[in-house]
Amino acid sequence: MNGWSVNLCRMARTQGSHSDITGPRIRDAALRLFARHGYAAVSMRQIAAEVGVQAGALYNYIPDKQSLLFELMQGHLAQLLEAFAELPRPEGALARLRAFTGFHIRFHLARPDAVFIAYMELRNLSPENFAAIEASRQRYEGLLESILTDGIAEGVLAPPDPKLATRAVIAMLNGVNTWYREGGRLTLDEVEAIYWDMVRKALGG
Amino acid sequence: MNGWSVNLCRMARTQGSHSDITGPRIRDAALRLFARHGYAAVSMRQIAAEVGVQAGALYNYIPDKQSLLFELMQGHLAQLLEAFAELPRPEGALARLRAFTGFHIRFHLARPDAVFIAYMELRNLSPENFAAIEASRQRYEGLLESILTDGIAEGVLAPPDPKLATRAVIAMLNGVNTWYREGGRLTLDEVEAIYWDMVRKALGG
DNA sequence: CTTTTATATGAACGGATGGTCAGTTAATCT
DNA sequence: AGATTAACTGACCATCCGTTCATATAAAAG
Repeated sequence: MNGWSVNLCRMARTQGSHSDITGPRIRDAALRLFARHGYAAVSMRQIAAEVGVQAGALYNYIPDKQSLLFELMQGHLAQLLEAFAELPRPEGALARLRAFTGFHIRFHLARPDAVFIAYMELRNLSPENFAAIEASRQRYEGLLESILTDGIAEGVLAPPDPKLATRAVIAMLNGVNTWYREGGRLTLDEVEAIYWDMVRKALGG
Repeated sequence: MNGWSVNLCRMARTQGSHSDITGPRIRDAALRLFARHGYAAVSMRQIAAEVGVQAGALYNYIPDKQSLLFELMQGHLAQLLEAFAELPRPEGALARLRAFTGFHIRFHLARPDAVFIAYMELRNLSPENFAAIEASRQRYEGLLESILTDGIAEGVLAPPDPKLATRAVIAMLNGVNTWYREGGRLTLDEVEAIYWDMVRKALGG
């Protein structure tokens, strides 16, 4: 039940409802519900109810459930790549690695639902959709890997294996999302510093 | 369709089928299907078909779908803790950390489906079941944490924060499961050596 | 051979599913 | 004011869901 529509009587177009509002609200609701219960476990009717609308109305905004999932994941990865691209690029691989570490932690912590979905619902994507998502993921991984190879060339990093180190760092940083809660033992700055310390040491900086 | 039952005519008890055989086969099929498609997306009829039996027959072996999931996760974690307990306990925290690293990688790589389920289907557990699983997971985490605190006491390890280091190491090692394939670029021994190198350096050993 | 028991079938239960669509209304345009 | 369009409803479709149960049969026990 949203603040605009107080439909006590039957009506088709609810007062003040617009495409610009309902569309994003559908994505928001789906994101939250998919993250909480899983794509397969969430029905279109649940999403519709969250938005305050009947199930049929969803299909004015999305072709089907699968596309909804894909767009959420695609949008998340696009934001991730864009946000990183807009980051200032420090001089020196070590500084860039530090920037990557901090960026990754903060960006992902700010979007726990999207991150969760992007990692857990890969198997619910159609093959073509999966390929598109996987390509974005690998592009992001490539960004870190080239920082590491730069660092090797500069002589400031000496990871045992750049490809594995890339995956290891990303897995390690992703882990933060599973336990960090605001107001916990450590501030975000402290967490960032601790992980940067471990990353730097692990890669022999 | 299994090798024992070639039911061309209607029959109730299929030739040679026994509780000892069907029970584990149900768990095997459920494990594989849950890992591949997700708990919510797999129907009891799909599991039954995989076993070569009708859906109703499953309920001779499990009370319901939820219990099936719980037993799979519970069994996996019990095996994990038991296997680690049976491991020889080397002298010195550094040696124990190395043993833990190798054990974790190998144990998890040998059971990708169970690992996947144990991490991805937590949200499909009832609250009581979730609490039980979470307790086991934390017990395992505690094993690594005490290795780290031992290492600090011995002066051979200096992680920036033992609790975070514990989580970071486990997340990092878990990552191996997402990409390692037998016959790939690296042997298991090489992977183990590379990760051990990164873990040791990250924790300041 | 007869009885018992374990194991399976297959139909049925109420309800939920993703998706479609004709009809209805509110806002907008002319 | 009248026509058009965007937004939504509510009924509906075929299908699937987890689970139950009366029934049937094969194996084991006596």
